[in-house]
Amino acid sequence: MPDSKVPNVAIKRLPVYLRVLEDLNKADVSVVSSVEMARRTGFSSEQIRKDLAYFGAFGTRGVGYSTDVLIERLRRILGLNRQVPAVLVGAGNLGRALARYNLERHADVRIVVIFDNDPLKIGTRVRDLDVKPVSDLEREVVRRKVRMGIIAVPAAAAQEMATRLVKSGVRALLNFAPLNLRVDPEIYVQNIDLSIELQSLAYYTSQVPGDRDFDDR
Amino acid sequence: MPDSKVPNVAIKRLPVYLRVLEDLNKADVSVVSSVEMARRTGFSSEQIRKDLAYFGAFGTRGVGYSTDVLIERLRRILGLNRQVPAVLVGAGNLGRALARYNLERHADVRIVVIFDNDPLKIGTRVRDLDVKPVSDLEREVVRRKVRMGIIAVPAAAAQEMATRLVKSGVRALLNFAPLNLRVDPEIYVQNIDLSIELQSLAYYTSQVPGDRDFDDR
DNA sequence: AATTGTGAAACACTTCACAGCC
DNA sequence: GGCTGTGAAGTGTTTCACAATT
Repeated sequence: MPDSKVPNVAIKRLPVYLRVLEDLNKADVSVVSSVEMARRTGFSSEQIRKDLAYFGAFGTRGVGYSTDVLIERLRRILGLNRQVPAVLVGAGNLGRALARYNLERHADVRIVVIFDNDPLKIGTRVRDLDVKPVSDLEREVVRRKVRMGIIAVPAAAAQEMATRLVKSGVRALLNFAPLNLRVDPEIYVQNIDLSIELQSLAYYTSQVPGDRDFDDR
Repeated sequence: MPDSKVPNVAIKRLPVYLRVLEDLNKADVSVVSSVEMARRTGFSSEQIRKDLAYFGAFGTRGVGYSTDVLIERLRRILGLNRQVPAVLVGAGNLGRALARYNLERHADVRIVVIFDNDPLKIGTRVRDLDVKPVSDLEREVVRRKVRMGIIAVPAAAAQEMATRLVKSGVRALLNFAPLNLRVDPEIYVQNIDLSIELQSLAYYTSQVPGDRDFDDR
């Protein structure tokens, strides 16, 4: 279960701010206003100011925010000031794509081991990462002090993997399997379910410009 | 831009209900209560009843919901009563994984063409789908009356692809590229940004059980 | 003059609680 | 007696509007 008074949705916006700030920084922009950040992120400037203000007063009135300072603060708030290790369970199509994607960017959150239970996959590599047997899960998670797990296994195996990850010390899960994981409420679970995304998108494609309501027909 | 008075978040829950109902139906359960659906989805029973009630009175007081009836209704509400075609732009690691995943399940939303601009990828196949050149995008989208697009190209190419999809008649986008797409506000855009998910997850792994607040230190 | 930081107001969404119906 | 459907209350989140600051 998350935190005190910072809206959960605000936390999800912080990495967006961080990305924009890093782009600005690369372009040698050293100060930015909330209005300019709003233009680049699509969020309102008030929302951006409020989100940042939950954590302190990082800006200068009449001036704006120092990109350097704000990057530093956001990194610290998100826990990205040190590199964050994560484990990936599942080396199928999706798992391998996720691993490659993550390793391509010199990411602050980094997958450090991949597990699978398919003997054909164990011992293979994705980029320079070994695919290890699931039986090594507990040992590796504990040894590497991993607190983040990514689940990309079929639904039938996902609950067991979640339980084992949590038992080994993982505190946050990114779950791609299409089911409702049951874990201690203190554990943060973010689900990404591609079928659900596509199916809910279908609703919006069927809504015609001149909106007719759905009641019971 | 979505609809009138149905909360946007409610639409995202409908496919979850649909999945649970289909599981029940396969197990020959013909009637289900909102409490049982709550148990299986993790949403509250009141929320489920309210979500369904936005669209009509589908249940029977004292009894529950007929799984058959509710499946039929949800399919119709979501626009899944006919098969929904989608196009995928980007045949990289992620794009191919998405396509395979989608094609594996006999999905109601189905990717019907893949586009890429890499000559090495054009002409290859993912399962039984051709990868076509992006220059064919407009023609194919119009010809097949596609209203849903999935963007899995690098950020630098994503805006152009979005603009071209929308110009060709696409009304909803699932965007995996890490940027804020600018499209007509009538178009529904769902972003899935893996880096952002991982970075916001990091926040929760750094929150220790005995919660200390972040203020300005 | 410009821009932040923030209470107050508005809006959105969820939960409560119970009447209505089977 | 059990379960839906729904106004009303409660909670969460966003927007407004402006004082404070440079």
